[in-house]
Order: sequence, then C-alpha cells, then structure tokens
Amino acid sequence: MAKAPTTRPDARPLYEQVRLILIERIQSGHWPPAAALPSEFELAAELGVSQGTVRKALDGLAEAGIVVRRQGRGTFVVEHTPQHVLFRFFSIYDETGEQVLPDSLPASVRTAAASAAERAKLGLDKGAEVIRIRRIRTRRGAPFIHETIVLPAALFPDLGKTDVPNTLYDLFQKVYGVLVAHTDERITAVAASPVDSKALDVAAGAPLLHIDRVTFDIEHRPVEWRRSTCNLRDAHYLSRLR
Amino acid sequence: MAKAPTTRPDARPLYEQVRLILIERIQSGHWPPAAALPSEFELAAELGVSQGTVRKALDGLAEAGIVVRRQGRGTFVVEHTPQHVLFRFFSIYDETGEQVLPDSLPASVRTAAASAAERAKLGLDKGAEVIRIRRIRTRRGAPFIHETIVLPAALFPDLGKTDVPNTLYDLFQKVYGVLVAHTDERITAVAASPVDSKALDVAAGAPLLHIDRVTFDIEHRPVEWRRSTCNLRDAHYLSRLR
DNA sequence: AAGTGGTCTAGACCACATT
DNA sequence: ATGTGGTCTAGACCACTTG
Repeated sequence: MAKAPTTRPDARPLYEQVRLILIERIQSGHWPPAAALPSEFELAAELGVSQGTVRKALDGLAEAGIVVRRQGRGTFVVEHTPQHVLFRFFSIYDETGEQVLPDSLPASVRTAAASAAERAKLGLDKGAEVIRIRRIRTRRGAPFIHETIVLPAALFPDLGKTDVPNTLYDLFQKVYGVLVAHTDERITAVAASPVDSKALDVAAGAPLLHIDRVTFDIEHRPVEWRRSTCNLRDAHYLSRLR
Repeated sequence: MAKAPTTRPDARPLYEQVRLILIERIQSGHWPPAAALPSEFELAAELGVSQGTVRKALDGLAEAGIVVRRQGRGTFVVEHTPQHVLFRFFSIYDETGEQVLPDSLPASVRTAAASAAERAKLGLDKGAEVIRIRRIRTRRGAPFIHETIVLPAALFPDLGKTDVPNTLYDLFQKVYGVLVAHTDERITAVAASPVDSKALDVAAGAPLLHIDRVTFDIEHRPVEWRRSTCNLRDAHYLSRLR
C-alpha cells in the first residue's frame, strides 16, 4: 500500500483501495459474520496507511451496512440474523407503523435450467441452472404473500436439502458466504389472477401489490430474483426518499 | 463556538453544531438557492473551528441533499429546478428503466379549514387552514396520475393566485423558502373507484397504485400531504434498499 | 487501567476549475 | 496563478466498554 508517486497517481484514492481489501476479506470468509475486525490502528499499521484513512474506509463499510461499529468495543462484520434481515430488507408496515413480521409456510424447491428471463435478471450464461422456490408467507395465520424466488444454483449448492427458512439471507451469509448488500424493487399493482386468488384466499380481480426484486451481494453481483404478490389488507409498503 | 470544557462537554459534537448553524442560514435565505457558500477555510475562521470540522458538517449536508460540492469550484445550496426535483423525488420508471416524466393538467386550488386527518398528517393546530390542490398528471398525453395535495396555508400564502406548476418543490423553495429534504411514501394497491375510473380513463375495479406521501423540509417539519393514484400500465415504482 | 471508536486540530499535498 | 474541494497524515484528547 505504497503512497502513489506524484507523477502517476493511482486512479483510486487510498481509502477506496483499503475499502476493497477489507471487502475482499469479509467476502472470502477471512472475517466471518459477527467477527471483530482488528482495531483501526492495527489495520493502519498492517496496510501501511494512517489511522484516519482506515477510519474513512470503515465508515464507508458501515454506511453500506457491511460492518457495524460500536464505540469502546470494536468494528464487527454484520451478522444477518433473521431479525436483522427482516428489519433491513422488508418494507411492509401496518397501520400503527409497526413492521409486519411474516411467517413462512413450507416451500417447494426445484432445480431447472434457467429461462432467458432468469438469465437476464441474474446475469447467467446459457445453460446455467437455477433453483426455484415457491412459498406462501402468512401474517396472523392468514396467507399474506405468495412468492417465487429464483437463485443461481452454482452459488447455493444443495439448497433445498433441508427446509427453507423464513428468512433466507442469514442462510445465504452463514452457509454460502453470500452477503446481501442491497436490492432493487419494482412495484406495481395487479389484479388477482386465479392462482393468486387461490393462494392468497382473495377474490379474483382484487388489487394486489406485486414486487419484482433483484438482490445484490457486496460486490454488486445479482444473487436472487424474487417476485412477491401481496394482499396487503390494512398494511402498506413504506419507501423513504432523501 | 468555543471548545467544550473538559468537565462539562456539550452534548452535541462540534461538527453537529456547525451543521445546525449552516442549516439555519440556508433555511433563512441568508444563502439563497444556488448560492455559493464561503470556502471551508473562511467558515472555519468565522466559526472558530478547524477546517476539518467544517468539512465534516458540509459532507453531512451534501449527503442529505441540501448542498452540492464541486471540486475546484465550491459548495452550493441545492437548486430545486423542475428537473432536479423530478429526478430526486419521483420514483416511477418505464420498462426500459427510463424515469417517467409526467406533465400536469390545470389544477383546482381551494383553501379550507384542515380536517382532523390533515391536522394529524401535517402537525397543525385546531383551526389551521390548508390549501387543497387536485390535479391530473399525464404521460404521453394520457391520464396517468390523479392526486390530491394538501398544504398548510400558513406556509404558502397566496398559492393558487397563479397557475400551479407541474413540479411544486421548486416553487416551494424559490417563492416560499421551503426546502424539501425528504418524503415518506406509503404504497398500496387499490381497485379503481368510480372517481378514479373517470379521472384515469380506466375500468372500475382495475388495480391502481396508491401513494400516500408526507413530505418534510430541512428541519423535519411536515410541509405537504399528497395522495396519488396511478394507472401505471407498463411503468413501475422503483425502490432501492441498501 | 487498558483498549476501542469518536471528535478535533493542524498542516501538507493533490486534482480540478477559473481567471 | 489562484482558489476551491479531496486526500492523507500525525497526534491529541474524549466517551464508552470491558476486565
């Protein structure tokens, strides 16, 4: 991590290079979920930069939700517990402003060759396989969301050999080393199809919220395509814009 | 801006105090839209803090979208041009990923005593007046969004004496000194009511996206309540979660 | 008491834009 | 050439947590 010479400076600032090194170590499992990173001074000494530069890199990782910093204790890799994942990546709230915490019914899991649409969404090559998961999520015992999840089979070998948990992203992180960092959701209103009607116990033609989500890992690779159809009833999707 | 004594430190860090001072000056019109702020060193000297502390405060304002920084030029108060406002606070995109840029038909504007719901959403006292705006927005010439906008009359005197523009927030900033900083949107799917059906030229019962939005200014005061009903057709609402 | 992150300072140099 | 923000360093002290 030598300083860039004056005549030919590195294209990227130092703290950015430090950030990439740290991401690489977290992604590779060198520091597993919930592990404490070395202190700012230790990292600075090891990488040959100042403590302030390491701090700027760590602040960036904290803002991206990859790491959490606790004064007096240290810096830790985020642990995707079910609670944390729901809190962070689930945007449905009830009338009182409380977040809705759905349960999950047993899912069906199938592996197949990726369709053209699936390859496009997930950036896969021709011939790649995907895992398709279908399940119904409930709220207060009633069907609430009906969703199809598509995963690149190469990233998640043997998924489906055990039961599919309610929250997938903690499984992704702890078993497969895939750390979810952000998602894009495309939201529309749809009329309940016969299939929706049956799955969600709602009249055909009733208005439902449809969420088409692609999820990305820490290195901006797409790792999941999820389509959810929701019978919101008295709940709503919350979006905060700054 | 004296440094805090050791025995009784200020509750807020210095850069936070600087941030509040700068927000106050922007909000008061001391630095109007698009104005250049003094340089970091000038502000530091004036406020009696180091340049690094001013920088941290300015970085915070930039992240909050209150200020934009341009290397080599300076730091400027954001200017809410129609383009900027649409880009920042309008989340509907078409199938190609392009942002939808709606037009606005002539609006109806009425002033009345605030209802209980309006007082609750806008944090108004009993007896306060509101301005209610109803309008239809179009896309490619076809009705697209049907919306009701409620504003505290005290904040926007004489609004409606002239035509209501397509994008309101630049008017808010330039005429009324109200700088919009963020919004919360509650999104649901609804069946088209007879009113929706007529306004949006769509079959009764068709699924529509309903957005219930409260908008806040720089100091977190609610300044607008807007309910929009959208016939998305081939478009979608985009939400990015980090 | 020791170790961590959080704040604050002072100063150097770089990259960029304008004059 | 000058002035701006952007990066980087070195060091001090504070606030918080744990032993």
